[in-house]
Amino acid sequence: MHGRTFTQDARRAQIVQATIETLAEIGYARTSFTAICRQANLSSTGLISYHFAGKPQLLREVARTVLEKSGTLRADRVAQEMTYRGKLGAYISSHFDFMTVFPAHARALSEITELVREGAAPGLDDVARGALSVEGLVVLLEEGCRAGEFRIPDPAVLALAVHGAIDNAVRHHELFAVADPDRLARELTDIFTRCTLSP
Amino acid sequence: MHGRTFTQDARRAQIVQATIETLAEIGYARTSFTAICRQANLSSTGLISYHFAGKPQLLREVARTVLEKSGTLRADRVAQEMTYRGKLGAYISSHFDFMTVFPAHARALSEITELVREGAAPGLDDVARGALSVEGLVVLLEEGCRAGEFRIPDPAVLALAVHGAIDNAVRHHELFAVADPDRLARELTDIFTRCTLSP
Amino acid sequence: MHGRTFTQDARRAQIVQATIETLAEIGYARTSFTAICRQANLSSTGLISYHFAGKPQLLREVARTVLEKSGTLRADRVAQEMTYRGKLGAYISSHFDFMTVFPAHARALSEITELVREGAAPGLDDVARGALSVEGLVVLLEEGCRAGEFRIPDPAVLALAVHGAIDNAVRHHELFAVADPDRLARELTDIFTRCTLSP
Amino acid sequence: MHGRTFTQDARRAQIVQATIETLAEIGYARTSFTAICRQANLSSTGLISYHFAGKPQLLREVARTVLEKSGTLRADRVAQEMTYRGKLGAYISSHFDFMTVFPAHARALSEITELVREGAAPGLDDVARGALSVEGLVVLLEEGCRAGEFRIPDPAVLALAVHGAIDNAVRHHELFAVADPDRLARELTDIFTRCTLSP
DNA sequence: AATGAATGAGTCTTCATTCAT
DNA sequence: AATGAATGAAGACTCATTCAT
Repeated sequence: MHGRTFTQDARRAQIVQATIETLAEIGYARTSFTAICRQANLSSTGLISYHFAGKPQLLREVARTVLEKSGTLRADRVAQEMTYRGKLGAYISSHFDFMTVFPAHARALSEITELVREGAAPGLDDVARGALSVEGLVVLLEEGCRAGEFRIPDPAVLALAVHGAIDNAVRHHELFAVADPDRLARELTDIFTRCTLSP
Repeated sequence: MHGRTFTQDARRAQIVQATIETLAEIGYARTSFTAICRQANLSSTGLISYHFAGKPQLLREVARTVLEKSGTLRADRVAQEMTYRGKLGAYISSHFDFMTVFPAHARALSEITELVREGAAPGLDDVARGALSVEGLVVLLEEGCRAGEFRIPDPAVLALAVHGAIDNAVRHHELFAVADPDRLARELTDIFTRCTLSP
Repeated sequence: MHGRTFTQDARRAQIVQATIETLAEIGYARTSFTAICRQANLSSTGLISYHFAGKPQLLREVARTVLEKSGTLRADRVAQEMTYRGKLGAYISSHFDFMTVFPAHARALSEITELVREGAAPGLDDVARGALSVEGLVVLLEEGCRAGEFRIPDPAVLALAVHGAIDNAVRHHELFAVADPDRLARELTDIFTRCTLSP
Repeated sequence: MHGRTFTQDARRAQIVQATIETLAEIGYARTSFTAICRQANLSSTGLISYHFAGKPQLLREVARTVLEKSGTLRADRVAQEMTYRGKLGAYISSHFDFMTVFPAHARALSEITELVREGAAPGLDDVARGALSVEGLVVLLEEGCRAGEFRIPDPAVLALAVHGAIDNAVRHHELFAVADPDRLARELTDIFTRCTLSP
């Protein structure tokens, strides 16, 4: 399809994984090819340049990988619930799960989100616009409304609020370890469930 | 030796301002002394080193400036309201106002928040930890509870949610210009006001 | 990752050699990476940074190289003599030989000695403290005493004197070319031999 | 004579003094105008440039000052002794006294001696050649011979030896504080007195 | 497919010196 | 006589990228 051999794909995956870990550990500003090599025990930065056309292209792949992983997890969780209130709770808690199960990916996702905002990684826009998007959540809320479970004046704004609240709680949890993730997820769910039912 | 001249203060302010604009425009990772000089039309990066002991110190000053500006605006708005529901609304809308009136400061504040989160800027911790903190908001919510205006199970978590929601909405507005700030502020206020009253 | 290639060793040696020559010609204070590159006909100071972790590490290697070279020469000369008076003479004359055969190394050694004295080169202490030490000479003198060849009140002080005398004579010879090295070596040997025999 | 006012002379002296102290404390390589200003609590490096045509000229003056001070002390001590053996002892001990009484000057003298060797300070040659010279000592030894007190094959070489021995002992004392200066001076005097009497 | 040596632009920072005041 | 702001060259060092092998 893209004309790559099995070996090439494996190497690319290894480099992407190392980049994710490096982003998570030291942040974008210090994530150099050298740092990535150190992380993956690669012997030459030339290897990265050999497999990726440039730093932006590598970051693109990293973004795609991380977003896909988090998206899949979330979709699975949401699909398992039958009610929309249940789906909203699953949507929220899946982020905390992601952070718990794939902490490096979660931190890397934060970094990438920032990069997108800055336009620091040209060519990243299309891939990572998804990272900032709340479209899926909007749809969920709208369907919940149609099903009569929610009553929401403007689903788009609520979606923004929910998503921001989740991100902020996740970050605070990472930084300060204030409470266990489950409790945070439950309380956030409570808060927004209350909103969706009031007149 | 220690006190600063008028001229020095002016130059320092100019450099700080240029740094804020540069951060806003191209993000931290690309904010070099050279970029700052370009922004401020200075002829030599040596000038920055002449006025600031180092990059961390410059960033510290930038953080102080931005945080003070945003904090002052918010405090003023909140103080003008008599009810706690009013204060909550003012708290929320002040962020949108800040973004509207000082867009560069607002974007720079985002950058700095990231830096603090990554620990990438040594010596910034004390100044900018305030950027991540929601303490003021927690106090506001608690007082609102004591005054009988709010009923909130866990003010700390709600504060995290409110703050995250604001940041996310602000960000989206910057990026996608979805709605006018006033409407966003009003709707967010509605959402969280509803939460604070439900049983 | 850790072991060094043949090519690397060659480059490192070339850079070390160029550094020695540069130190000898223009002194430490002016020995910049740029100056070393000029000396070695290298195109970029980045090359030096590529092969050495930093300036202190380069200097360390230079010190090791120079000290080893001078130490080996001296040890060989001293070992060839059977009597302690002969050994003392060999010790003294080996310094003049070193200066004659490896003038750049000899001058560089002076520079490094100074650096150590000033503590200007961090991380050099252990390697180069040997440059200031007269321990070997003290041992030689003590053994000569035990063998009955010398009679010396305080070998440590005499060792300091001998070493200082040598260095000074070497220096003067470099600067003013007062006499041929052999004669200087012979006369110094005479002087100190006389001391070691008086009651 | 040189067309300088009293105030100018005072300032120059202050700067020279501060330079001596700075050289003594941190070595030549780190002795910048900034460092000198810090030492003397001067407010601007411009002041140094105002009073001295350049760094070499400042160093020249420093060298002159230090050499004069050490020379005067030595001459006084030597003149007080009536015998040549006494004069030789005074010559030796005066260096240790200098180090004790004016430690900064003594260390600065070392630095300057190095500079001269490197030719790092253009225009310093004539002044500081005296720092390396042993002419005075040669004369002393020769007169001692003529007076029948000494028997020395080559006074010039012995002078080099004596001077080198002194410098080395002084330096070691500074670094390692091995023995009290008086004892060192006495032992060196013994050593060289013995040389001067043997057949 | 991979290596690793090399490059050169770019990073922050220090420095002696200049100049208007 | 002195100040202090400014300059620009030079400092060590990092980085993504290239290329011969």
